[in-house]
Amino acid sequence: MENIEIFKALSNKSRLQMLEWLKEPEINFPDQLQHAGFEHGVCVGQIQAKAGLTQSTVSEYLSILQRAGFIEAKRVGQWTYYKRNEGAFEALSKLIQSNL
Amino acid sequence: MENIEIFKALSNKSRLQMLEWLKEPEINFPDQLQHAGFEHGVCVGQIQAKAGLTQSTVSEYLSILQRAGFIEAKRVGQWTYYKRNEGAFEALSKLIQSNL
DNA sequence: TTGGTATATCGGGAAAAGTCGATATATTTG
DNA sequence: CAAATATATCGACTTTTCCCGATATACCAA
Repeated sequence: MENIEIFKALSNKSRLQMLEWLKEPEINFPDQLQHAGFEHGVCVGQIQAKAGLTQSTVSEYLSILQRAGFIEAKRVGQWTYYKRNEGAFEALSKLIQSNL
Repeated sequence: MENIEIFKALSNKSRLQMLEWLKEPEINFPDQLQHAGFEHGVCVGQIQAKAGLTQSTVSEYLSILQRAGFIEAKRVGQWTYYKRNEGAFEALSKLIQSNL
């Protein structure tokens, strides 16, 4: 089982918070609207500002969440936009019911 | 959110394996039958033998799983029997659907 | 009570994760 | 091309986790 990376990704308060924020981007990242809208997600800088962590830490955390499948990245120009992949949450919920 | 302890508990291969083993005690711990049956669960020694870890490590891991709610302990004489608490898995599955 | 068995707890060394600042890379703009 | 901006990666340090051996505790049996 390599689900371990999934659970590790969820074993951190800041990362859990980012996932929660990304459920409602319009509410949690209002500045993103001026920026580029929400079609592709929210860019790293917005998340960093809200998380109160350094840029490098936020970048790495987003990458951990992405590798675990919870978010998707889309590069547009100099920005990387992240948004939730709801399917991953569904899949995890089912996996816990049937495989754990 | 103090769900973090839950996810940390699941972030270890040996602990995940123990949970899996305890889904089918009769199959995974056949010696337990000679011992005391399966009503109360499986005792630490059986799990240790199968896990290939030291007694202290197994004892601690079981305690971590218990604190996270995934298993229950019952002391009978000099043995402690552990068994799954299926409700915790159900609850986690639902939590992921609605709160994550 | 003495010894034997099962489990829990304690202390520690090694590995992994958390987090930072500095630097590298990519992209846009002048 | 050079400068500016956004993000990613690197190196280091601290904290946490992993896992062990040794010791303590609980219970049982003679």
